[in-house]
Amino acid sequence: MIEEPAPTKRELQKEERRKQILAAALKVFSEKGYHAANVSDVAAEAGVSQGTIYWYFESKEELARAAILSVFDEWGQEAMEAILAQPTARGKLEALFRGIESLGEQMDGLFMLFLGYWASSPDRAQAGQWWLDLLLEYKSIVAGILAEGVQNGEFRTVDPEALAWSLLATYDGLAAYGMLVPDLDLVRTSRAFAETVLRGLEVDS
Amino acid sequence: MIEEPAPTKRELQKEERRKQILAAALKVFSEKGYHAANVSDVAAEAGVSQGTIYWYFESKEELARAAILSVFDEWGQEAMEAILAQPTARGKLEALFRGIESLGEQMDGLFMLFLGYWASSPDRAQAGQWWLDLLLEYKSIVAGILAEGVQNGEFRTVDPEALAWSLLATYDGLAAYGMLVPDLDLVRTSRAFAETVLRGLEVDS
DNA sequence: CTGTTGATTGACCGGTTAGTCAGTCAAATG
DNA sequence: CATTTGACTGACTAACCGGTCAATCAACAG
Repeated sequence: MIEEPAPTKRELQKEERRKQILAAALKVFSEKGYHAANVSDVAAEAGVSQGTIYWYFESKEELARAAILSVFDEWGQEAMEAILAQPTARGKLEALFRGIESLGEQMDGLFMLFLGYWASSPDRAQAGQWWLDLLLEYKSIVAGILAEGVQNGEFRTVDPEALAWSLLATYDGLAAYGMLVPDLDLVRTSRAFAETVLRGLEVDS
Repeated sequence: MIEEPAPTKRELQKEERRKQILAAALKVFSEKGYHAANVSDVAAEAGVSQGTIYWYFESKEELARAAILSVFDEWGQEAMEAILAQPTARGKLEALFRGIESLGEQMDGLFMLFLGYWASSPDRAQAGQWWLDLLLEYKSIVAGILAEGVQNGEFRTVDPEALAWSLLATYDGLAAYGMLVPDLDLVRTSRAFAETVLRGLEVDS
């Protein structure tokens, strides 16, 4: 019989501590941006010393990456379920738009965190690799929905790949604008956009 | 009779030197990103010493701002002429899309330069002010075209402001993707997007 | 030719910060 | 209880980089 881990007090604390630091990193990085925030700030927010950060994470960069991915992991699950629950391609696309809207609301500085992390990285190609993987995954999902709609006659014939990239770009762009433009109503903007795109996808009557 | 400036050798050289530094800044910042590139790099690229940079520009920040604005100044003129030459709202929108496509091709790292500059600025609201002004200007132009189309019956009734923001966001997002995603065909993507949006704007038949 | 001003240089400074490490403490182990 | 191991600390370091400045040179005026 294989021993099950039987998490000790230490192990429980370790996981908790990790989450605690991750949450602090998310908060501090989002507010100040990747570069302006320093590791000491994160440590202070988490209530640990700076050295402790390096017990849990290799570097500032890894810390930021882990923080970003932790959000997407959670969100991706929920969004995917909502999408798959829809029978039609149109419904799926709408579910996706709503999912992104909700992410945008809680996300706020998250996009900024990534931008700072990526934009000023010495080796952008490498720094962006894991983000690119994430992006490609989402792009495939969107392209899949579009292709499905074209195939079953819900949508007119479009280039699913190209349009998928455009749609993702719109929401990434809006996430940035949301932080830059005061009083920009992201939901209203998203709705107007979604309506026009969905109309543009309708087959000629 | 008012004396005309009669530019001396010095004054000519000064202007030329300024442009030289600006071009170097654009190149270096675009390639490395705002933070990873340092002022010495720009000086080396321009073939002057680091101190000289500070004879022409107050700070690294001002240098970056001037570099970005210099591109938009030039591009904005051309794009605006192409737009105004079109009689219909649809034509104007198409001209705008084409204009952005051409900017995207020469722009490349420009967007990245701004992102780095902005994303890690200590005071983002202030740092982004001039960019916001630029953005608001372009948003007004797009919203104006959309409103015109709605008014004269070319387009169905839409929310011009909201849709204008979305369209700008799409292209900003695509500019970022262009640097991140290998082999992403921006023109093809833009065309697919533009077609769908234009269809979505058509009045119900 | 000479004095003045504009332009340029590059060594230098001060502040910042990611990452390290020797030492400490507490939990687990036997 | 004694010992080992894991977690934690915070002062410290090494490197970096934006910006300064005294010295120097080149252009221009009188």
